[in-house]
Formats: sequence, structure tokens, C-alpha cells
Amino acid sequence: MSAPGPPARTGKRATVHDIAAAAGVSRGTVSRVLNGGYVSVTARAAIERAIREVGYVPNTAARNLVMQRSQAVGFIVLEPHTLFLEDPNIGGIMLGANAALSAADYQMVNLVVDSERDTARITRYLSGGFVDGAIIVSARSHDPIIQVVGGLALPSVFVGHPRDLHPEIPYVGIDNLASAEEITRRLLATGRRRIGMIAAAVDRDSGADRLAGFQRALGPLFDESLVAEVPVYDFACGAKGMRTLLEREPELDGVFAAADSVAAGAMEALRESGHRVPQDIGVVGFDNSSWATRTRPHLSTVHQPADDIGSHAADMVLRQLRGDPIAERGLLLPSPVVWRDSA
Amino acid sequence: MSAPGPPARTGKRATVHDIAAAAGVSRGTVSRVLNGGYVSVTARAAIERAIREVGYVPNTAARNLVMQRSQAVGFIVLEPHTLFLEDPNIGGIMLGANAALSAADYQMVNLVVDSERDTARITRYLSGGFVDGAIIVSARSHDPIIQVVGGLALPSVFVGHPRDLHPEIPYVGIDNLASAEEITRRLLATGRRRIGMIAAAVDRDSGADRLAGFQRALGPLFDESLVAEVPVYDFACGAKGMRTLLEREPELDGVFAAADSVAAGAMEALRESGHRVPQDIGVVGFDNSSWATRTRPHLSTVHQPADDIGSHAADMVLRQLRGDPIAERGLLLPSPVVWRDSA
DNA sequence: TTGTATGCGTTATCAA
DNA sequence: TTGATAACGCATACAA
Repeated sequence: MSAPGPPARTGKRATVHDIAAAAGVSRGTVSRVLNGGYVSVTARAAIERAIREVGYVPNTAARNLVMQRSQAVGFIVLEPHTLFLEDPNIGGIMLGANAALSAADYQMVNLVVDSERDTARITRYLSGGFVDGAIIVSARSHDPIIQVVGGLALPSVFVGHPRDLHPEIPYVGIDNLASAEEITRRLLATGRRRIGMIAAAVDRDSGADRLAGFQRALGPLFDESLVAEVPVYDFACGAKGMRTLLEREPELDGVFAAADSVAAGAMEALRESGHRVPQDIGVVGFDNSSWATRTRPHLSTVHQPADDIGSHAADMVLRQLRGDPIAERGLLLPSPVVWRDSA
Repeated sequence: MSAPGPPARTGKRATVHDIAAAAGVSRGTVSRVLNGGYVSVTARAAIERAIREVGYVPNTAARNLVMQRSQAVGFIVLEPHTLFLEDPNIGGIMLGANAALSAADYQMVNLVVDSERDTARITRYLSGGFVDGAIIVSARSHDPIIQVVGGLALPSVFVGHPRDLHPEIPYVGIDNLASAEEITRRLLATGRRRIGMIAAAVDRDSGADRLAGFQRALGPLFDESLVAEVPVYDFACGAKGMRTLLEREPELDGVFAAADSVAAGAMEALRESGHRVPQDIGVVGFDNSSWATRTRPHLSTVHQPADDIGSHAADMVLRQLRGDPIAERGLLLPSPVVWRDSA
């Protein structure tokens, strides 16, 4: 109980004042060695020893108050809590952002807003100066949090490409439309003609763009009845969507699932109904997440550089924080198709 | 740009001082209506109007400084970042904790510590008064963060049942040993005799206890060579562990996988090697996560009430925060076996 | 019921 | 190079 751990387990924590007293100098001098500034060698030595002795650890609230910053950036996810967990994509983006942020010595604070109550609490949190900036994922234009962030003029970045949405806030993402088009084309190239899509989250820009890309690739072959819309990117929705499609069109020979998790669910449904992949039906996904190599056969899919998206998003916030004006209105990262065996 | 959003987009935010000026009262009176205290009806009305007018939002740093609290609780995960995403169990616990915390108007702050650098930054974060309490997941006794938390006397709770680890910090979890024993027994009851285990994370209490339970159930039938140890609870490790086991013992007729994700990987390997489940080999898992119903056949497993664990953990921190002394040294939640078709 | 004054722990601006 | 001293925005004990 008494041996280890640098900070002494006393009720009150040591302050700059205590260091000053212990070292026999003024608080100003202590502050100068803590930050950077002219201080004599002898004074510095005495103070550094005192710091260790009293087990000093800075009080961030006090520092924030005077510095007007928190050294933290919010990672705001506007999705149900459960999806936040299920979606490997959001996870990857989060990891990338966290790595970049922590390299710059910023703490990432994870904020999932799902309910009215969340909105209120997180509004308070953002307004309270707990974060210096924000990375916003899955924004829709009506989200009240967006208004708050805009009103606060909080240095921010959108992940994704929401249109008509605070043009002064930059974005980073991929070209969902072009990539969806490209992967659908390859489905055509392997001879499929009755091609369906399991479209998810069409109320969001990513979902809508993937559907649009699919339609553009198919051109006159596009058949609205071969699009099964499901609410979210997940396994269960994929299985359900696939069953719907099979029911509507027994002759189906190709399927574009809007995400790998959706594709995995679809393949499960396909196996149950006795269809072989890729012989009977070709399947392609989107994301190149760990789902893609968890299915048999492995999924052909679009690689979404989640990690890069996250780190670029973090960089854009960091740059605003530094005062560097950011030139681009937005940033689209490459998302190449990766071919495996499912189509 | 100018229409919506309560806080006016001015550079400086309104303070209590501004409210006082606008309402023609002193700061003290304003503070009293903000918190609670005696204040005349007329003054209150004027102040409340002024608050809306100036678009006041409290400065949390200042409030924290004077109140010596942050109204936030850290959710500390001592695991690699990637596992934090993959492990559905941690996710469920997080969700449960978040729900309880936000119901009590606390902000949950997610802290994953994976590297040296993380440790330093998060130590600073915790010590800086950013959180009033902590929920600690996956602790091992040597983790330096534990020392910090202990040294700070930060109201905390362990998720899991780490022994020899700060006995003054309560824990909440399940009885991994008993449940592992129980589910292994049922494997025996269905006639299996050459039973192996894919043991994961044996350096942690949960992993070690599950292995111990397995051994206790088997008694004299226990064969050390039929235990394949893998580093973490995940799909890929499950497949690899299964292949190892099959190689060591072609006559294997039962397998206990230390987690559902591990079991799913194992079943994938089994399918590839042409073994039928449950006819040739019975498989049981642990967690009752979404993996359990994603496999064919569905997994028999142990239900781990992740949500409840999370909310109970949050409650224990909240109680300490309120000053209620917490009586129990720890809390073990029921974790019943759920039988499906894989064994 | 209200106003005033003081302190929370830092940093920053001055003189010295 | 250093030591006072004034902010930062809020809560609160005390005086009025």
C-alpha cells in the first residue's frame, strides 16, 4: 500500500505552489521549468527534484481554464450504440484517428450519440470546453449536434461526404459511387445478367452513393425490384436481404452487398438455400473488412482504407488546431477493388 | 449560417458575468439560480431571460476547478486497440456501463491503453482530474495504470476477477471457472471422451479460470496435450487452434472453445477438414455473443451478461462517487449455460 | 434575499 | 533570471 506508485496517496495533490515551497523559489519560476523559459541551472535542478519529491501532477482543469484548451478531440459517432460496435469500418477509422491524435499528444474522446438524452449531454460536453476539436462520423444534415459544432466554430472534420452540410467544415472519405460502379462492372464482366443489390443505410451518403454506383454500372440492366433495402450494415440484415432477393427473383446470378458484413450474411442465406458461390451466384461486398476473409470463398470487395481515413481526419483537425488554414474543401482517398473468389 | 443554433457564433462565449450584467444583478445571484439557492422570483425571471439571451453555456473547466470534479468516468480497456473492437464482450460491457452512467448524467470516456505512449498519456489524463472514477477492464496485476488509479485513490471497479490486485477496489464479473466446468460436463454427458480445449488469453483471470474449469470437469480424462493455447479471443486464433488440435489428436470428438468467436473460427476449420458438427465433433463456446447464432449449427455456450456487468460496474463507481461505502468486496453475476445444436 | 470577496491551480505579464 | 500579480470562470462563505 505504501511502497509503489509515484503519486503519494495523500488526500490533496501537490500543486505548483507546493513545488515552489519545497524548492524555495516562486511559482513563476516553477511554471517556467514546467513549460519552457529562461531559468538558471541551479534553480532548475532544485525544482526538478522538488517535483519528484512532492509527486506533482498538473491539474488539467486549471490549465485548461487559463489556456482555454483541453488537449482532447471528440470522435463523434452519430449511430446507434450497437452499430458502433458491429461496424468494423467505424472501428478502423477510430483506430486510425486515435493513432494520429495520440502521436500529437491529444486524447481522443469517444462520443456516441444515439438518443435525445445523449444529444443533450454531449452538447453540454462539447460546449463545456472538454474538447478542442471534433471528428464527426455518420452525420446526417438534420443532426442537432452538427448545429452545435457549427455554432461553436469547433475545429472539425466530417468523415464521409455529406452534401449540403456546413460547407466550411472539410470532409474526408472515399468515392463510394465510383467504387460501387467499378465492382458492379466486374460482376457484369464475369457474365452475370440478373444482378441484385442489398442496399443498406440509403439514408446516408455512403449508402445512397453505393446504390447510385450500382445503378449506373447496370444501366439498362438495372431493375428496381432487384434492390433489397435494409436499414443497417450488418450480418443479419444481409441474410434477410438475400432471402428477399431470392424470393423475388429465383434466377438471380449476381449480388452486390453494400458491405462485407452484409455480404457475409447473404452468403449464409445462400448456403442455406443451396446456392453455390460463385458458381450459381456471384457475390461482391464493400469495405475489405475482416469479414471478407472470414467467408468461404473469400469476398471480392472494395478496399476502404479505414485507417487512413481516420488518420487523415485527425490530421485535418490537428491542422486547424495549429492555425494552418486548410485549403481543400475535402479529401477523397483511393479505394481500389480487390478481387478474390466470390465473383 | 446565421439562423440556427442556440449559442451565438461569437468568438468569446458568454459567462456568468455577462448574464449578471444583462440582468442587472450580481454574479452571486446568477450562480444561485444556476445551482440552487434562495433567489427572488423577479430576479430569477430576469436572470433566466438573460441566460437565454446571451446564449450561456457553463465553462466546465472552471466549474471542475472549483468543484474538484469532472462529471466523467473513464472506461479503461487494457487490451490492444484491435481486440477492443473485435471482442463483442467488451463492447457489451461498455454499452451497459454507458447506459448506467449517462442515466446518472455522467459522461463515459473511453480509454484504450495499448502502448507505452498510451500509458503515459492516459496517466496524465487520469491524474489531471478529467475523470471522477474508472471502470477497468482486462487488468493484469503488473499494469502500471493500476498503480496510478490506486495511488490516486480514484473511485474504481474492476471488471473481471483479478486476484492479488488492490483488494480495496471492488470487482464485478462472472464465475468463469464454474461455468467452464459446467459446459464441459455437458460435453461429457453427450458421450464425448476425447475432449480438447482452445484456451485463449490464459495470462488473464478469465482465460485461466476457463481453463481450470475445463480441467476440473474432465478430471482423470484431462490430457494436457489436448489444450491448444492461443493468445487472444478471436476468430483467426480459433481456426488456428482447431487445426493444431486436429493434428495432435485425429480421434478428437469434443472441443471447448474459450469464446464464441474462437468457436466460430474452430468450426470454420472443422468444415474445411470435413468434420461434421455435432455428429463427429461437439463444439461449445463461451459468451453467448452474436457469434453464437452466426455459426451453423448454432453454438451451445455460456451466457455472459455483458450488459449487466457493465451497468453493475457503473453502479459501483457511482455509489463510491456518492459516498456510499460499498460493502461487498465483489459481485459475481449468474452466467447460465445455453444449449443449442453444436453439442 | 442579495452583493462582495476569496479561492480553485495554472499561465502570463510585468517590474525588479 | 526571477518574483509578484493579474487573469481564467465559477462557486460559496460571509456580510449586508
